[in-house]
Amino acid sequence: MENWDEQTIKAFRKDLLTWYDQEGRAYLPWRVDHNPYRILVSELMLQQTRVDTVITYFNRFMKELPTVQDLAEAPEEKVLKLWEGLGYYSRAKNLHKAAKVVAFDLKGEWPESYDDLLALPGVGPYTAAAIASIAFEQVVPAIDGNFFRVFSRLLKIDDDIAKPKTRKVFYNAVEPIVDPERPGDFNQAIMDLGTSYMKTVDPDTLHSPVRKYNAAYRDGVEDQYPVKTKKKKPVLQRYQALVIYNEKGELLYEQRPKTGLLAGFWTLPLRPIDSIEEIDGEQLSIKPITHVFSHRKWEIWPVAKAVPTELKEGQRFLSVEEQEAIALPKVQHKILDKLKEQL
DNA sequence: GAACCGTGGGG
DNA sequence: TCCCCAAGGTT
Repeated sequence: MENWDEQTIKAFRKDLLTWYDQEGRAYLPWRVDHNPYRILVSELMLQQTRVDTVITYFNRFMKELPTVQDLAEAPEEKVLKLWEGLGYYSRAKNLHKAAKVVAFDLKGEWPESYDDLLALPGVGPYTAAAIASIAFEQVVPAIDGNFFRVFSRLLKIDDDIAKPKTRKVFYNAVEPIVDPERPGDFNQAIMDLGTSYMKTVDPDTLHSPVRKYNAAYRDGVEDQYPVKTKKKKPVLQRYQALVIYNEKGELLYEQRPKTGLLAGFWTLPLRPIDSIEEIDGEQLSIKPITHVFSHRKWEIWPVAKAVPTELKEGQRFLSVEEQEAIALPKVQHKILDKLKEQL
């Protein structure tokens, strides 16, 4: 691991921020000001999600719920509808809870320190540091995937970034490097660097504004950084989806459990099967609907069934209007698309 | 500390 | 088709 002296650190900050001022993504909608509410919403949306995807959601969200008070007072269903399709829906629920804490418990007074921000629901070490530095100029490194990648290469840090304890290694290494004058810009500059010259695949280090600080590039081992163990591949799960219409043409839905995958969302009733031979009813499709989550892969066979004599707990018929009014997970939209296709 | 939690894009 | 990934947090 490299160890920079004070002179190198100062030169690095200057080169980084000079580049950031000229070529950073100042146009991103959450960078127009340092409003902590806008920063909070953007950071929650950006967790494990690409910038290009988030921009549209962010602008719509801000138009509908411009202030933390608006969000705190909004019904959860509205928040989820604005989040529909973004995934990791606990983020939306936590964002809603955090807004209530700030607007009601704290009476609109924002927590400004890293530790106080960390106490908000959905706000972990990275997000707390991002908000503290960007909105409140607190001098803390916002260590996300970009930060890991950039500094693993610059400093040749060999620790596995998939391991939780590695965060401390990086924190100790980079804490002295964060610019005390412009901590928020420093962190955002690292992110911009990490998605441009120092991106994961096919980086362009030769033209990077901080090439001369890049120890991995210097030693010709840049492709070995960051060190990161691979994720396990999703496990296949087969279901049959019960397609049941009532006399009004409404479709039977079932609410998922309050915890776990797609918690609380409505989908067609899904029944686990071990093989397609177990399908019980009129098969509506020759090919299954497949949907991949981060750790599971669903294979779904739609099956027509008769109208039940009475509804079970957690079941109800939904009209088309009702289906469009509530947030549905992507996999349910895929099922609906397939059903339309069959007609 | 490992497993869980969504989705879409690109090679 | 499959694999990897992308501004992580919670349990």
